[in-house]
Amino acid sequence: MATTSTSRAKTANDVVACCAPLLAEPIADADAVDLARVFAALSDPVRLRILSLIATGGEVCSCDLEEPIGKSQPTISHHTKALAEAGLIAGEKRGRWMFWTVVPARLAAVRAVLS
Amino acid sequence: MATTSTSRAKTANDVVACCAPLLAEPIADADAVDLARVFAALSDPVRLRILSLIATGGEVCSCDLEEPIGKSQPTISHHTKALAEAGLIAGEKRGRWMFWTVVPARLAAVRAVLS
DNA sequence: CGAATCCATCGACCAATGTCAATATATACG
DNA sequence: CGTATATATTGACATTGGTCGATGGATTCG
Repeated sequence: MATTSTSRAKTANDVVACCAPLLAEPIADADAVDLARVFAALSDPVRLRILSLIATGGEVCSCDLEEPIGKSQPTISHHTKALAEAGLIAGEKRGRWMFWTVVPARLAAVRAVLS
Repeated sequence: MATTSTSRAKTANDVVACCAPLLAEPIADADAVDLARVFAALSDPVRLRILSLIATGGEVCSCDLEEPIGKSQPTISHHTKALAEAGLIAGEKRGRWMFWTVVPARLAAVRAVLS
C-alpha cells in the first residue's frame, strides 16, 4: 500500500459494493450497518462541501480547505478523516501537505445501491 | 393533497433536486444543509432496512415492519416519519393502517447528485 | 540543530439522535 | 356507546457527533 487510506482499521471501505440494490431484496442487517456508515459520512453539510471542493478541484490540499469552509483546522482534519474512512476520498501526503482526491468508484457504488 | 406527505413542515423535500452534481461545482452552503438532511435519513441501519422492505414489498403496512425489524412500535413510527420527511417514502392511511411506498424519483435525485 | 509550517490527536463541551414506556388519537366493529 | 386495534406523540435516557483550544508529530529550510 502507499498513497490512499489513512490507516483506517477495517471500516466499511470495501464493504459497500456489498449489497444488491436496496430495492432488489431486503438488505441484511450487517450490510445495513456498513452502508449506513457511508451515508453517515455524507450526512454533514461541511463534509458535503469538502467533498464537492475536492471533486471540483481534482486534487486539493487540506490547507486549501480551511479558508473556504470556514472551520478550524482540527475540524477540517476530523471531516477529511471521516470521508476517507468511508472510502469517499483518498489522501496522499507529499512533503508537509496532505492532498485529497475523490474515489469515483466509491461514489458509483453508492449510486448503485440506490438503483 | 391527499395520499402522501405526513404533514411535514417544509423539510428538504422538494429541495434535493436542488443542486448540480456534487462534482460539477462547489455546492452552496444552504444546498449542502438540505442535501445533508436526506443523507442523514439514510444514515441509520434500521431506516435502510425499512426502506428496503418497503421497496421490495411494493406497499407495506407499518404493522408489517415491527416484526422483521425487531424494534418497538414507536421506534418504527419514528423512522418512517424520518424517511417520509426526507421524501424517500410516501404514506397513505387506509382504515387503521398506514401503507408506505418508496418515491423512486427521490432516489433518482439522490443518485444524480452523486453522478 | 532550531524555527516554522502542516497536519493529527486529545480533552472538553454542547447539540442532535435512537430507543423505549406511557399516553394520546383515530378508526373499526359489535 | 364501548372495546379493540393501528399509529402518532411525549418524555426521559444514554449515546453519538460536531466543534474548538491545546498539544504533539512530522517535514522543510536556514
